[in-house]
Amino acid sequence: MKLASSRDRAPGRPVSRQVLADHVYEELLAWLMDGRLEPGAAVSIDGTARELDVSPTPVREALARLEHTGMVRRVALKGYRVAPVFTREDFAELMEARLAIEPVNARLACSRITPEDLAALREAVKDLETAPRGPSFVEFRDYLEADERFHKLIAEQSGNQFMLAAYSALGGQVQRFRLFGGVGITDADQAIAEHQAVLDALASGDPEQAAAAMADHVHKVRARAIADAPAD
Amino acid sequence: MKLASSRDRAPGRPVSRQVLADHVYEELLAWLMDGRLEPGAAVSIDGTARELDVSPTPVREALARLEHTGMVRRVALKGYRVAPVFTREDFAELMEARLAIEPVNARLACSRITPEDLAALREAVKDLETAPRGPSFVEFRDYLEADERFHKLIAEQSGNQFMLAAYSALGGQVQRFRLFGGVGITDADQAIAEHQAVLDALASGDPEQAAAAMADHVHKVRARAIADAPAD
DNA sequence: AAGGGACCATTCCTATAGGATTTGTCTATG
DNA sequence: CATAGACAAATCCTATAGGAATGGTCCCTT
Repeated sequence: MKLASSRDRAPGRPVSRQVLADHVYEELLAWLMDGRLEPGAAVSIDGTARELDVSPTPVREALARLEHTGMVRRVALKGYRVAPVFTREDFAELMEARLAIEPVNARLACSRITPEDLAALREAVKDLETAPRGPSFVEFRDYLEADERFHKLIAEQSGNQFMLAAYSALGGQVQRFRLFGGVGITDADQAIAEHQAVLDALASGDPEQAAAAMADHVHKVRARAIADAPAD
Repeated sequence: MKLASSRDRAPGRPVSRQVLADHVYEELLAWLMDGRLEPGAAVSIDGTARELDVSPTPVREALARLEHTGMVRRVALKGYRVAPVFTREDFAELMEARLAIEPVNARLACSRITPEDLAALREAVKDLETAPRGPSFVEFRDYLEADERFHKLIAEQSGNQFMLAAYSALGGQVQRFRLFGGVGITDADQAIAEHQAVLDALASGDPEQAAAAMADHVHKVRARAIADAPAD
């Protein structure tokens, strides 16, 4: 694979304003998000550099940023690895954290949400409905993307940069769990109904109702996952 | 300044297991925490490398990690800058986020806290009492360090890696605000009493009481800051 | 056959070099 | 005097080279 370098850019065009490390970061993030990089797999610096046809320097920078998201972990002198699979306890912790953060986001977003924001949320829910739910990940990739988009939009619309930062610290892990938590997409209809309920509460303008709807959604996600999860 | 390189290490001694980028990260973090780097100041990659007597490569890696904490911000092709000073709105947002996260940490920590943890918390409160509170930052630096230590200990003892991650996403900012929020250390006695109340609640073993004590503390910090803050 | 040590390939880590971009200054011109 | 353009210095960004550590393999010894 060949990434566009800042050198071989048409001279007249507006400057890209994005350096190679940014491209590498986004590329690696995509690999992590859509499951191309499985938990526990080694992410070689030199290897990734060869794969992306860049030097190791920007790869190091991208991985250093990714480490802080918890998606990859570094061991000094040994390199980076994709974070290991979720245990049942990890999942419980993640849901607890989501319960602490996401209802607050919904409550904050409720009082400052704009019609454009509501439209974007409606589109996310609609994408959830229309997305395929096949067994292989390429088939429900769009479903996961819409789910993540819905929750992230609410975090952004909280208007609180720190709540967004807190959610982002979880967001990647949430997405990773959706992929490898063993749940699959067996609960799409119920999940869509819950998303719709959150959306309706936000549209109604009642902050506490929005928070309650979000808390209810996370609670039910947890309950379904516990019911579905394979014994370990 | 000269950092110890992995090359000039005594051959017989146990391996350091820490690379230069880690040293640089910790050094820069210390500079940010104790105010040596003021908000808005440029953090030159090459300059920092010369200052620390290392090559720019590990400095780039350290700054890439720091960027994700919100302490520094990067503009492509222009470099890194220390995040700008807090506005009154930033402060309100930060307190809102702390209210969402820290009481939950206290509640979770309460039911799994060990005698050793309690001892460490008592020591932090004791350090708060004995630390000098002079006007210049070198004089109340230890006070701030003990404050941060207290809150971080509770986040760690929540036993929830994601709540800790969420707090850490805030932690640096909390520390930065303490330095540049204009509050100074005018409320040490009251703050110490509140910390003691949190500690007592944790020791009592009542989770809801611990959460309430922490929420009360954050509320009062906010109230005092708003009362003291200079008009902007 | 099992365990230990030497060797080699791979990978990480740091330094260095040079191209590309930005920024500050200085001069010339309207 | 203000403004535009050119030059120079500083800085960022990427690639490359080589030292250092790790992991695996092979061979030897017990």
